[in-house]
Amino acid sequence: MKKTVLVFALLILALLLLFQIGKYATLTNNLRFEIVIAVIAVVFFFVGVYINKKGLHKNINNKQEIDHQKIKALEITDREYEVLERISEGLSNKEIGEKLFVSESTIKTHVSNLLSKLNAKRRTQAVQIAKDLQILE
Amino acid sequence: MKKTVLVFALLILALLLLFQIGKYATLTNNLRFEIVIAVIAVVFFFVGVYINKKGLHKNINNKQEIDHQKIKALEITDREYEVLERISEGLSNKEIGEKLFVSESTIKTHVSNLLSKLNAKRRTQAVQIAKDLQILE
DNA sequence: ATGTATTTGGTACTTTAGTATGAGCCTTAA
DNA sequence: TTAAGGCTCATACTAAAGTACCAAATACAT
Repeated sequence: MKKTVLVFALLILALLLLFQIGKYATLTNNLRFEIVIAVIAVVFFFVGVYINKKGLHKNINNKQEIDHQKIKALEITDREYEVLERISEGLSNKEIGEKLFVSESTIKTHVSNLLSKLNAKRRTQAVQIAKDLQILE
Repeated sequence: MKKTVLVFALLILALLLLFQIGKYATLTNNLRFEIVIAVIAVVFFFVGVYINKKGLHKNINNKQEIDHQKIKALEITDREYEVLERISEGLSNKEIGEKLFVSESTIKTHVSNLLSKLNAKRRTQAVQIAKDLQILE
């Protein structure tokens, strides 16, 4: 919010400055009228592009960022989260074990703990819940 | 592409028109210089906003729209797709059967066919592949 | 140094998931 | 009216997934 105010204050100052420069330049015939108009147009065109992009990016980022605090709040450990990511990639317990260099039994333990922490009955449901909670993309 | 060319052509025409109007108005003292500048600025500000929004919307939509043609290309039937959606919601075969008012056996058949059509070994992998192919959100 | 949490792993078991095969019913196009 | 595709369902089986319980090694803080 403070940023927005600052940006608009600077814009108004820039506008006034361009007014005076343009007026003086044309009156003294140092600059052609068309060029002043063109500069104004280009500048404000890019100002519009810039402001619009900023506003949209906030919405996009909010939908993609993962909530690390919520992971901690659910008491999901680092290792369990790693397993969760692999599950969402469609790997089996055995495959996850191979990727993380541990036994399938270990993965089963992690999965079982994950399911109870996420209140899920199945790994597919765990992925769905995790995405709803913005824990996974 | 044709649209883009048309828009830019109109923009150039508008720019030239504004040039002449502004020049004539100021020379004949019918309009103050500041007002011309302000109009130009406002117009091009919104032009920038508009063009930027159009461009971004295409990218956003491409990431969210599901590719119905690809579904047909993979020979996935309507019923199979319904089952796929339920799988991605985290339901079991039994629960899917209850929701669609058919037996668990039927769902198993659909799932088995789905997996082979998607080249997946597990339902979790099927969901992942489907999302990559923009078949699921 | 003792307690706590994490990670690891095993056994034994139950429950889902998934495959293979066959078959009946319905709709639609040739 | 056949043929084909889609939906349904069953049986019998194998393969994963998931639960419950136990136990040991590590790390880290008080």
